[in-house]
Amino acid sequence: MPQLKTSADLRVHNQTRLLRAVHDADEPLTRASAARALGFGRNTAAALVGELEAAGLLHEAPAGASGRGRPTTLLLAHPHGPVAFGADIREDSWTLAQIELGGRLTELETGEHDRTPRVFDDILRATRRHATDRLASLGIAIAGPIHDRRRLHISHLGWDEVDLDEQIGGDWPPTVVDNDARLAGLAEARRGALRGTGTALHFHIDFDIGGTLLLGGDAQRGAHNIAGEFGHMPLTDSGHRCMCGAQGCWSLDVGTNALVRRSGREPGYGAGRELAREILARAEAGETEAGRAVDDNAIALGRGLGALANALDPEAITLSGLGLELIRLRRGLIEHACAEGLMKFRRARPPRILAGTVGEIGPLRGAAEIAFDVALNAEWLRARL
Amino acid sequence: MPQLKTSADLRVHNQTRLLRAVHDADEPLTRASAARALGFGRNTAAALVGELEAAGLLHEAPAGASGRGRPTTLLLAHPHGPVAFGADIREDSWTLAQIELGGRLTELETGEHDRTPRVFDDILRATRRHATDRLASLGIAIAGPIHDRRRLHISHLGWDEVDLDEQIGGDWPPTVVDNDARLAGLAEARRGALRGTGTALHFHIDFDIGGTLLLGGDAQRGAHNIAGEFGHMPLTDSGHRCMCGAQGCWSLDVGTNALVRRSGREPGYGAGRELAREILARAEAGETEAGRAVDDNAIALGRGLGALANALDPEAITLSGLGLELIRLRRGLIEHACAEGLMKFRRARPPRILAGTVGEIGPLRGAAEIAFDVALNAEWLRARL
DNA sequence: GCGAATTTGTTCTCGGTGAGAACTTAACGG
DNA sequence: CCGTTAAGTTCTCACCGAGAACAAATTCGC
Repeated sequence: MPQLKTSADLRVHNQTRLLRAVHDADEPLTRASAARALGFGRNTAAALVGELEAAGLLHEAPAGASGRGRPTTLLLAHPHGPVAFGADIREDSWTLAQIELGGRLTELETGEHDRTPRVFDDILRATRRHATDRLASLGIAIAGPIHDRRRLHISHLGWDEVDLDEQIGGDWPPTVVDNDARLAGLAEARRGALRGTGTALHFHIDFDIGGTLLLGGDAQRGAHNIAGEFGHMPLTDSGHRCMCGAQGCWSLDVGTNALVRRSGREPGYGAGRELAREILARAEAGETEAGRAVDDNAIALGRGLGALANALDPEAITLSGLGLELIRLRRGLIEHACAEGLMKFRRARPPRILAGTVGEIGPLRGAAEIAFDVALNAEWLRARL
Repeated sequence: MPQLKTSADLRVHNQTRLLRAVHDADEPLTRASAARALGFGRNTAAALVGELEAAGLLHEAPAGASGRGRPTTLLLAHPHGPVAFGADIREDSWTLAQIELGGRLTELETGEHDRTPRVFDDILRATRRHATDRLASLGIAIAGPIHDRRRLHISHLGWDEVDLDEQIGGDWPPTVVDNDARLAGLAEARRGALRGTGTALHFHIDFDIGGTLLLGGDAQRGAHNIAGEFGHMPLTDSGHRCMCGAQGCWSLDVGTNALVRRSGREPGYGAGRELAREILARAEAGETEAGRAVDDNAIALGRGLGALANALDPEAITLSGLGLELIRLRRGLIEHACAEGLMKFRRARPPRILAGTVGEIGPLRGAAEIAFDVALNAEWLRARL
C-alpha cells in the first residue's frame, strides 16, 4: 500500500498511475483512452498530462484521427525524459541497452569479459560512453543469486562471495542488480506470455534451473533476495550430490548438464551448452540414444513442475532457455509428467505450460524494466515535478 | 494498489488505515499515538476518529494518564460496531467464535458433527443463535483445499467434490471459506510468531502437511485458491504412492500417518492421532523404537523445509499441530536436516524455525480475521459512513 | 501548593485536488 | 453543408489535510 496521505500525494499517485499505464501499454495510449481506462474526467486528465509534459516526462503528439469526433493526442516518451539502462552479464559477454517510457528497448553495446568481476568496470565504462543526463538508473542482470542484494555467487564463473559494494561504488549511477532468471520472469510478466496473470511461475533452464514466482506481475525476492532456487529442491530424487551442497537437486536431472551427463559425456560448464545443442539436434534427427536423453530431461522437468504447481497453484508456467527446445520437442511428455505429479483433483485444470515470448533478451529487458521502475515511483516523481 | 482517485477516496483510505492500525495493534492505541504512527496532525486525527465514532465503528474512552501532558483517549471497538464470526470445522467437531475490532476473540459455541456436509447447517443454526445486527460476515476454516473458493475436498472425511454453493446459500450472512492451514498461517502472521515478517512459511502438521506462503502478512492463495499443498511435493523421495494421486509426497514421511506407519502400525485417519500421541509419549519416555520413528519424522521435516527455503527464501518458518511436538523434542534434528537441504551459501543464515504461538485456535482465529477483513475494507467503509 | 513545562485537543484559514457542468473545438457522414 | 460525435477547455464547488494559534489538562519541580 502506498504511503499516501495528503491531497498532494494524491496528485502524484495519480500521475504515477498514468505514467505506469503509458509504460505498460502495448500500443501508445491516447490521452482520451488513458483517461477512460483510469477513470479520470477529461479535465483531470488534461491537468495531469499537462504537468507531466511541463516536467519533461511525457510528450503529446497528435494522434491520427480514427473515426468521428475531435482527435486526441498520443502519450509518448518525452524526447528529454528519463531513460534507464539495462545490462546483462552472461558467461563471457555482456550487453547494455536503453529503455524509455513505453518500453522501447534499444541495444547500445555488447562486449566480452574475462570472467572476473572486472566486467563491472567494462559495464561502467560502456555506461559512461552512452550516458546522457537523461539516464536515471542502471539495472544489471546476473546469472546467480545475490544475497541481500550485495553478496554475489556465480558458480560457473567461480565467483563465490563477490561483494557488490566493492564493484559498484559511488561513481556509479543509481544501480540495481538482480538475478537473471527472476528478471526474465519479470519480463514475461510485463511484456510476454505471462502478461495479466495473477499467479505464475517462470523458469529459465540452462546449466541449471533458475526461476521466480510472479504474483500480480511482480517477481518475488524472498527475505534475503535469494528466492527462486527451485532447481535446488529434490523434486526428482536423483540421489546425486549437487555442487550447491544439497542432495538430489532437480537441476541435476533437468538442463544442459543433465542432458550431457545422461548422454554419457562429462558435463562441464564450458562445452556443455554446445554438447546439449548437439544432442538436441540428434534427437530431432531421430537418434534413439539422444532422444532418450531428451525424454528423460522432459519427464524430469514435468515432474518438478507438477510438484511445484501443487504447492504454488500457478495459473501459467513459462519456460525460457533450454525449456523452449523441450517444449518444442516434447510438450506431450512434459505435460504428461506434470499431470502425474499433480494431485488428482487438480488434473482437470493443470497450469498452462507456455514458451516464453520475450526471448533471449529476457534478463536484459527485465534489468532495464527494474531500472526504469525507479523513475515510475511516487518519490522520484515528487522530486522531479 | 487501492483504487484511489478522488479526495473523498483519500478520506476513506485514511480511515481504513486507522481502523486497520487499531485492529492490528497488540495493545489498544491512543488517539495521539495512532496519529503519530500514521503521520496525521492532531486535527486530522480528530476529524477521522470523530466520523468513525459517529458511524459507530470506533469508541473513544479516556486513557489512564501516563506521564505529563493532557491525557488522550483510547481507541476501542464500538459497543454497537461490526463483529465477525469465525468457524473452524475439524474432524468431528466445530467451533464458532466472535471477533471484534482490536482482535478480541470470544468463543461462542462448540458442537459435534456427523462428518457430512450437514455440518454447514449446524454452523448456520449456531450463527443464527448468536447473530445480532452487528454481524458483518462469517469466515469458515476447513481442513482441505477449496478449489476456486467453491469445490471442496476433504480426504479424511471422504468429501470429494462438495459444492459450497449448495451448502452456503442466500440465507447465509456474507461468508468466506478458506483452508485451515492457510488460516493458521495468517493468524501467526497477524497475531503470532510471524508478526512483522516480510516473507515467511507456516506449516500445520497433522495427518498431512498443509501450509502457506506469507508475504507482507498476507497468505497467498494461488490462481485457483488451492496453493499451499506443500505436503504433496516429493521432497523426501519415499517412493510410496500417495492417496492424492502423486508419488513420493513429503507428507508420507512427515505427520501422524508417517509416525504411525514408521512404528509398524497401519495408519488410518481415525485412531492415527491417538497412536501418534502415544508414540510421542514413548519416545519422550526413552523407548528407542518410538524414538527412531520420531527422529525420522523430524529429519524428513527438516529436509523438506530446507528444500522449500532454497526456493522461497523465507525469513522464518512456523509450525503448528504435530510440528510443535517435533520442535519441542527434536529441534536439533530438524535444524540439522534443514541445513543439509539448504544450499551451502545459505547455511550461515538459515531461516528461523519457530513454534507457532497462536496455538490450536489458529484456524479459528484466521477464519475470524478474514471475515473481519470484510469490514476493514474501503468499499465497506464507504457504504457505512 | 503553585507555576512552568509538556502534551493533547480545538478551531480556523489556506492551498490543493478531482468532480461536474457548460461550452468550445475538430473531426466525420449523409 | 449541417448535424452528430468525441474530445479539449474553463469555471465553480465540495472536500481534504497541513499548519498555526490557542485552549485544556496533566505532571514535575520547587
